Amino acid sequence: MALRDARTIHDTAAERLAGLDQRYTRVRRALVELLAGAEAPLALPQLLERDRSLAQSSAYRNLVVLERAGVVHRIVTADEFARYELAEDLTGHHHHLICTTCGEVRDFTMPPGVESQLEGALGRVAGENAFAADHHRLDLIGTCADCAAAR
Amino acid sequence: MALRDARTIHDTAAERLAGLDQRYTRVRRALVELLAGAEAPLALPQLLERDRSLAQSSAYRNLVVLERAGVVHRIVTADEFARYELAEDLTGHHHHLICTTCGEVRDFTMPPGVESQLEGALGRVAGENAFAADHHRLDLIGTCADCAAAR
DNA sequence: ATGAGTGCAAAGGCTTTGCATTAGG
DNA sequence: CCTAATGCAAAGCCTTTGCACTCAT
Repeated sequence: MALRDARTIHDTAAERLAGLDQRYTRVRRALVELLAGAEAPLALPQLLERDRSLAQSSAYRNLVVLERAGVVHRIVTADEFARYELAEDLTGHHHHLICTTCGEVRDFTMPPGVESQLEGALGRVAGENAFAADHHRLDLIGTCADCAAAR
Repeated sequence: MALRDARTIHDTAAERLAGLDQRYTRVRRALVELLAGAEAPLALPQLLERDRSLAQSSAYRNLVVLERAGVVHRIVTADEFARYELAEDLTGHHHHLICTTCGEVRDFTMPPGVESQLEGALGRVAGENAFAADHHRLDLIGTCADCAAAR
């Protein structure tokens, strides 16, 4: 997750929540803590498993709040569960390797040159289509090493 | 959807289904017909609306079959419904503009130079991670012109 | 005290499945 | 004929919501 200083992340989270008149509560802190410590985006069952004190509904509810505050980003794959990670401005821009067999998601980054050329091209595409782009999403879909070995 | 000759698409669909010992039935043909004629990936309600003779369960069931046969591709967005389009080898490689407000999906293509450089970089990333890449997915997430105008 | 936050349980909503009927080869 | 496919209705499953309780300000 390329985590930055933990204090900074919590401070930032608290600030952004405050901007929406939301508190930085125990559950919210726990979620941010888990996501900051994770090596990949986590699905809800994984979150509940890693912190047994979390209630399912509260986790979902607070992930929505954290997403609205721009602290957490929600990833939808073809997998059954949505996955959550810290927002890109907290972790750095990256992309995902998505395994269609086990559903796991892993981060990767592109060489800066390719990335910037990509951004340029996407900017042009957005302009041509009068599309107000918020961000782009680039994923590699396939089979991870573990799943390939397992069959 | 950059559709090719309609006859070719149906023939190809029939062939691929035959390879899995599946028939090319009325419902399956109707689904392929709709997707080939659509200007964008369609969600299930849109399919049912465009062909009132389709039963919901049969549509879902056959989309699964068509996807397994490599005729149809399923797209998952943050939107409530999954969307379906013809497989890329039938329509050509392309990407998606995804509107987070209305959920609509629109196709776009990248300049060949950028696309090929991208492929090269992704190939290298896959190699480094021992990841067997099946395909990549590049989407632009934001607000479409209609939704931007509407607010 | 008083409104936000929490957690349990129940409801929602997209998708899948059971089963009896129909049709294609 | 006989198996695959269809369609209705019901069930599944992830996620959201209702509501009473708790906690922080």
